[in-house]
Amino acid sequence: MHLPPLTQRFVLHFGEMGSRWGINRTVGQIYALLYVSHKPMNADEVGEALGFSRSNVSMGLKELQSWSLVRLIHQPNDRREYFQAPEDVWAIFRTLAIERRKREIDPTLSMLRDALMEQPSVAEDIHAQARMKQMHAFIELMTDWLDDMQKMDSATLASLMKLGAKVQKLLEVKDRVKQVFALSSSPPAPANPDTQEEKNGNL
Amino acid sequence: MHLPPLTQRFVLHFGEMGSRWGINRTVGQIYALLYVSHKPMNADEVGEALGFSRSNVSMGLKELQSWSLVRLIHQPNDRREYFQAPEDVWAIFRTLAIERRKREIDPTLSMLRDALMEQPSVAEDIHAQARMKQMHAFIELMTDWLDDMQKMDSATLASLMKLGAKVQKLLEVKDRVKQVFALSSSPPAPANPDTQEEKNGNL
DNA sequence: CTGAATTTTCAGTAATTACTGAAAATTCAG
DNA sequence: CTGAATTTTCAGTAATTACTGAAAATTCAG
Repeated sequence: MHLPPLTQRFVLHFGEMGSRWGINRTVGQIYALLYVSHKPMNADEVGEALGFSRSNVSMGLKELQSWSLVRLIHQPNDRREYFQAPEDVWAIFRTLAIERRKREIDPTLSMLRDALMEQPSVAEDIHAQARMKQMHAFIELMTDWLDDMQKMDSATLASLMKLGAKVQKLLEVKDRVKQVFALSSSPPAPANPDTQEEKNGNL
Repeated sequence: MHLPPLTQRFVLHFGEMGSRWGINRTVGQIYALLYVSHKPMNADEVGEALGFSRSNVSMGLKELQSWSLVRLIHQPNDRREYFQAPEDVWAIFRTLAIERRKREIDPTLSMLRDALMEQPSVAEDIHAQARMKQMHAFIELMTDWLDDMQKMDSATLASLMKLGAKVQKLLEVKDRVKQVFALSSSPPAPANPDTQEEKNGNL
């Protein structure tokens, strides 16, 4: 492996962290290399830079493609396949959220749904089912919310995140406003109907 | 393994998913069993129910304790250690978020911080460092926000999540209100100072 | 303090996962 | 269509991780 010092540190770190993130060393290093690379790389270049066999690189790239974390492109007058990692960190995060959900959450959600439709046959299973119900409700709340967040553009999400815990204040104001309207027998026409379309009973 | 049908399905599923979640089959099954169990269990009961050796159960429980996912308790007149999984799914999620962050995010954040302090020595590293800067900024934004969310109580969080994408509307209203205040030369005294303490320049 | 009950450690082995090199398959310029 | 360039597959092996049983360590009732 002969990489410039900062790149090497980054690559080695991702290799080591790989196991905690559920990918192997090879895949972690390949992704890290492509992430910091200023130009797309082909499999031979990757293998050369990291000291992996050609076949190992091929498998690693295949896995990264299955995660949609690298993109395959072609250079003019070059038959080889080049790979690059998408640049936008927000987009990368979205991709990761979608893929992890598909692999790590959805199967559990569907198992839970199935189990909740059964009729428990013994006392222990009655309690077990109640616990599954709690877990199911929680996961569903989380994933539905994540879906909603995914719909927002990066700038809006960034604003929201920078707002942080202060969003709580906004919630309180909202509830107060709602209460005032509920008390007055004839609420005034809203200035901008856009901000009023929220369905009640949802909070 | 002799478990009631629903419990068995749940336990086997967690065992299989374990590898995707970065834990092994044993640990996944032990946690699942404790999660649905109506009573705390000791190591022998766990091993008996799942067909694992006593030593394997011991290691699995140790790992679950290191994740703070199970709690050790004692029964009166019984020397053996009993284990139970906390009940509140919100609390479980918080625990998981804290632990995963500690293991999977913080080391990367600190590596990035170190790398950003270096002076790149070659052209490639200049670009690599710029990419690391983007990643660092993003991760920091996310973790700071998660910290803020952790401070809120479960009920508030649930409200926020049920609100979903409609929070965007609230943001827009907020910005509009702020603009109005900025335009008027002498803003009226706020009805409730509590909702106005937000520092500007943060959004 | 003693020793039975209980938990943990650890060396050895089983099972799984990662990796390589060679061969097969695919792609595409000519 | 041909064959060189390129990628993928796959059997074999290396490395890692999971698991067991026995022994060591710890705990605590008496």
